[in-house]
Amino acid sequence: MKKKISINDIAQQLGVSITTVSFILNGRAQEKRISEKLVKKVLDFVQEVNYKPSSLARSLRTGKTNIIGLMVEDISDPFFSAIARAIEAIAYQSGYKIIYCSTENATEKTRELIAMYNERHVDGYIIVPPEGVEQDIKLLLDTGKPVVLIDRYLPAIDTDFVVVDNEKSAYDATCHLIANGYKNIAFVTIDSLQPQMLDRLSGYEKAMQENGLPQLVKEIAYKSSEQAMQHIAAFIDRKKEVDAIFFATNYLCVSGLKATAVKGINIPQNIGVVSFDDYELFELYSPSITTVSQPTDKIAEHAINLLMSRLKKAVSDKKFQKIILPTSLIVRKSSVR
Amino acid sequence: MKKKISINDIAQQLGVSITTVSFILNGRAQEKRISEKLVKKVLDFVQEVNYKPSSLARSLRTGKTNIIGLMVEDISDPFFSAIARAIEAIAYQSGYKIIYCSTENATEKTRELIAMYNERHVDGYIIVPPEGVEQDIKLLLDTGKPVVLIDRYLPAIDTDFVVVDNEKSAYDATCHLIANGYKNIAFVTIDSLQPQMLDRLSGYEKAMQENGLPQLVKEIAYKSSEQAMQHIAAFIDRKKEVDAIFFATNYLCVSGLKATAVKGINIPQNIGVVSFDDYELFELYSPSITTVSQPTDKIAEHAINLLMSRLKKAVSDKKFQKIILPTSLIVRKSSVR
DNA sequence: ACAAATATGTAAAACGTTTTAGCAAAATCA
DNA sequence: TGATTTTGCTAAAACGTTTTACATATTTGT
Repeated sequence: MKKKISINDIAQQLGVSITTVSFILNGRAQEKRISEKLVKKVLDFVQEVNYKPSSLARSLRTGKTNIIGLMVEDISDPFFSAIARAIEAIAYQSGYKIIYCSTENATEKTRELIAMYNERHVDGYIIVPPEGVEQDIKLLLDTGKPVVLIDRYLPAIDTDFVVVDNEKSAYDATCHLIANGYKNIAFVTIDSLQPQMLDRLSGYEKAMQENGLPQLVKEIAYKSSEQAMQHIAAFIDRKKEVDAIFFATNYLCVSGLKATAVKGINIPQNIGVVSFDDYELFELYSPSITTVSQPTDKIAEHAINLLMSRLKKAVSDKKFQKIILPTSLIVRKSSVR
Repeated sequence: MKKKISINDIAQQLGVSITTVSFILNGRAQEKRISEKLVKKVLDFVQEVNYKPSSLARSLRTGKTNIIGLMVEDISDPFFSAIARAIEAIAYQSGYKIIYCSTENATEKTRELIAMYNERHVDGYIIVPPEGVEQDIKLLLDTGKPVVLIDRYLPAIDTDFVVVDNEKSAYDATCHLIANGYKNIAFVTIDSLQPQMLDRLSGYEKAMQENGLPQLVKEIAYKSSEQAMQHIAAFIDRKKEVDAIFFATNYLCVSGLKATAVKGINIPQNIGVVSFDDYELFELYSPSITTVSQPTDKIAEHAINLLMSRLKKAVSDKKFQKIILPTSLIVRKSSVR
């Protein structure tokens, strides 16, 4: 078991000072007027013994860890894992590492995780915030840690965020159903007060209202995929008049598809279907499912670039960016008749 | 912007020594015979000012970071993200954090990532290894860092790993197709020499051989989902005699399903289908797809527990564990006629 | 009453960097 | 030639912990 080599060892073996080695390694040799001969000598030696500075010691001294904390609802959800993947790719190119975790959208768990990350001295955060973490995030911002929110924002918190235009997206999707002759369109969502969910709801409401159609909203207390399926099945049974369903999230739609499959309901003849969040399954399902597709790559790109630009400049210009991206409605067979 | 409080501040404000505070905070008060009165005083104060020790400084001193590096092929693949999720859950309970990355199964990228993680002083590694990283992993082991391999192992490396019984799984799946009357069964795999792929291949070969059936193996150089789809479609065109396909991975199967959908091929009448790796899509696809389901939770559980037990005991008993888990064949409609 | 034992605590080194402030020798200038 | 500037380098503090090795006061035993 080899011992790790330190800058001290380098300095000793070369008969120079630690300072000199440090300057050379940090590319400040010219600025510090260190002779080229010595620079080469040190660099060669460092190469030879394959010395790598301890990021721990460096971080302790500089206060920067080059680590970014990523907190999503569930890393195994395709929407979030796609975002995670894209964020990771960009971050690594700039020398940043990612620590991730799944919040399960649980307030307490998230608060603990934020505290943990804070102890770890992550440089910045990208968070999909559940409700009730306002104080914790405010604390981060107060201590100078940049925070970028994604997928949703917290009205009470003034910071950067990148979301999609949920209201317009839902409005457009609902109009699409209406244009295809559906009249009794139900909106199936989760029982959440989060802004992105409320926005989707109002998009639906607005479209229905403008067209003089009756609104029918079903809130599911999402516990498990199985339970959701049963609740949706029961809902379909009770509301015979429903001729289309707009699911507010991809996992609700998956549960919904299971329900319709069990009951032998014909899509799109009996019931038209549209879902929020695209998913490979929706493309291959038979019939293929019309969805509101979110630009995961763009979301990731904006979020990480926003965060990194904050990290570069110590001075925080107070102008926070509120980025609202458009979605695209991918029309497939499930909503066309 | 508040300044972070340090153990020094605590000691000063309370008029005690740093040492004392440290002992109390680390639960060594009794052992170090520090009076209960003082313990309470310190603990209360720490609570009051919400002091959290700097993990950086601690790590620098102790050499432990409580961070585990997780390297998978692609974090957005459902198989790997499921494992990541489970690992994360267990690790967090024991105070370990996860840093993850996607290797894309690329040797060079992986080697760089290992170097990066090493600089970060992660305590241990869970790796899905691509080919050609033997030396790098050996180096880790030599410096006393435990490494657990998952999904596949490296024959040249002696360390813990947890994989599934690929050969038997493939054998059973092939036999299942044979039992359902399929005779010209193709094996569609990627052009890789990794042991898990070779094992799946030999499981297929063994089953075909035992039953006196002709073997037909198609290797796809997987670049993109789109390309794979075209190659599979062309393969189906050329080999009219094929009446069943066994896909060696879930993403190959997805590409395959797209191909059959395009060509209007009837599953399971025209062609029977079985895939390795279960996937939500396979359950909901019509017809539902028979798969070899890997126990992702078990894999994750074994891997992280193995790693953590190595981390506990400084002494490394040289007996590495080679864990081989069984899979379960989930029979659905795509392979039954 | 005095030594020994026990109780309660502390000083200082160490982990491996970065960075400020400055020193000695050589070169330049007047 | 003596003062000044430039060149080339370094000592030491600081980041915030943990831990080893002691120190002092109090209690106990005889």
